[in-house]
Amino acid sequence: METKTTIDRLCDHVGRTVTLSGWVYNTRASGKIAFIIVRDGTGLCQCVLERNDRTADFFDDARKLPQESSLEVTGVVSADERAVGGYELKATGVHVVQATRDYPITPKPHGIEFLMRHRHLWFRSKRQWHIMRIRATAVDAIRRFFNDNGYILVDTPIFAPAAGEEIQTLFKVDYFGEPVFLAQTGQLYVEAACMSHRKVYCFGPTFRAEKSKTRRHLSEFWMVEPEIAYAGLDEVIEVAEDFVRSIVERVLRDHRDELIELDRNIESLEAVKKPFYRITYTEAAELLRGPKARELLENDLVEKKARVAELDKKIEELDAVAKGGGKQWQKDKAAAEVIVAREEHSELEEQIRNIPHHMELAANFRWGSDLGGSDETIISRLHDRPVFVTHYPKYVKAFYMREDRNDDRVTENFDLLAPEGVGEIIGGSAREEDLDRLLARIKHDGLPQEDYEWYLDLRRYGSVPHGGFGLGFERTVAWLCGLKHLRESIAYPRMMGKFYP
RNA sequence: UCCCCGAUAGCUCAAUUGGUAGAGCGAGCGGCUGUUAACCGCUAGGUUGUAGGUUCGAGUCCUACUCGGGGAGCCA
Repeated sequence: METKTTIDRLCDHVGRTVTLSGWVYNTRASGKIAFIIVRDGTGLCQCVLERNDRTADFFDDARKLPQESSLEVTGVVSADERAVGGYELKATGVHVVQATRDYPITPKPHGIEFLMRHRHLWFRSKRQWHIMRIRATAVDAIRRFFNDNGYILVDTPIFAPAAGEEIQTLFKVDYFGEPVFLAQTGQLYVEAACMSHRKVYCFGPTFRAEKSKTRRHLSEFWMVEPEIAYAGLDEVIEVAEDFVRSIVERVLRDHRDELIELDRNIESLEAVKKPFYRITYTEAAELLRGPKARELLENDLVEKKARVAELDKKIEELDAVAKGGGKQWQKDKAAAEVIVAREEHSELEEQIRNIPHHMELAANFRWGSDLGGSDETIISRLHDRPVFVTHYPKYVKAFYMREDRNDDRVTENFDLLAPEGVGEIIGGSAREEDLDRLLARIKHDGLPQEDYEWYLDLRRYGSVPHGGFGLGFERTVAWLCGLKHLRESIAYPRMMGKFYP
């Protein structure tokens, strides 16, 4: 009696006959034996076909099945160390659902433009499959953290009448003839909701029309934003700390194998323990101007130049192999390695060009300006755990942040910088609860007060201290997975000028 | 908005620096009973991003444009 099952459950069926349904991931055929690696959404399994009387009716067709053909395979499960995943299926029957032709993504290297154009197929590949699973777990960890700690989910609107952050980066949409904007944040709306439920959060997509074409930017990204009534800055920071730690712990617990497959350095994730570092903006400014930052960048320059020299040599050697008289597969492999080495090479050269500029920016950092991307990278790299940077100058931050009552030049806010140079993943603050101060700030920033009347009502009717933060979800996934680029952290990335597929 | 790099077969890349456009993968056919990006042989596959220019001759040099990649600024 055959049983339908999935690859992740094969361990329960050793010695029995089962049927798997999936897609051809790769094949290797010999004259009388064929190996079909089947992918079924839960894992990979090697199916072994031997040519004999009982397999004669499907063997010839099955052994030639192209990549990504869909099929059902029936066979006997056995444990085998040689097979991917540790189990294999000795096939006794193959039913082809669809024989595919010309699947574009091959097991060989592809360029990023091509892969992005085939994103709908690309995420069938192993690496993308691992990332998406980690992302799904991170979503669950986020919801669980808040749901288990007394927070109420409040979904905030995507059509928003006014700016939450920067007016220049809003997507404008025609809403029955009226201009509205796609939400950049749910923050103002969760502030209102926390006065009803005390502890709330929202988690959904946000939109920013930033003209940025870098690895750290998406024009559509997900953000999770908790908001807590009667909470001060320290309390909010502690929530952020527990929250981030809970996500990291969960991913480490459930996805150690995937992280290893992704070449993620596990130790640096394991080091994400309480307490995270806390420094003020003013201390950060001193750090940037100080000898440690300078030393870090100078060492960087030396190390990167040394690495470039190393790569020059390596490329030359590999090139000689690739063009030499060796075996074809050796030449192939060398040629592929040359491509990788050249990519690293040109990336390093760009970085080397930028280092002097970054040094200058850091050394000449003036109190009162916002931390730039390179500044954040320096600060995060000078620490081995995430760093909270608090108390920024108030006029570089949003109007709703609470003025520090002990120092009116700064706000009670914080950014969380993830380690390993990833940079900012959280921005948060205590919110200004005083109506007059908030009005003064809206006026100072030249914002249209009439758009914010509903928000000002929160300061008119039972205003209390409160605060919260927003975590950029894709940046967090990229950090967890060790991705260089945000585009791999979301199924269908939306970037400046790019919205296909 | 600015700076750097790139565009050659379906894909990833070569082309001795201005002299007959090649290889691997993928596809098709054949061979091989334990393969791990399998391997071996054969076949098909090209208006070298677009438009001009220089030249006896341009994939290669020049100009403009288009598209892509990376970065700066700005940001989560």
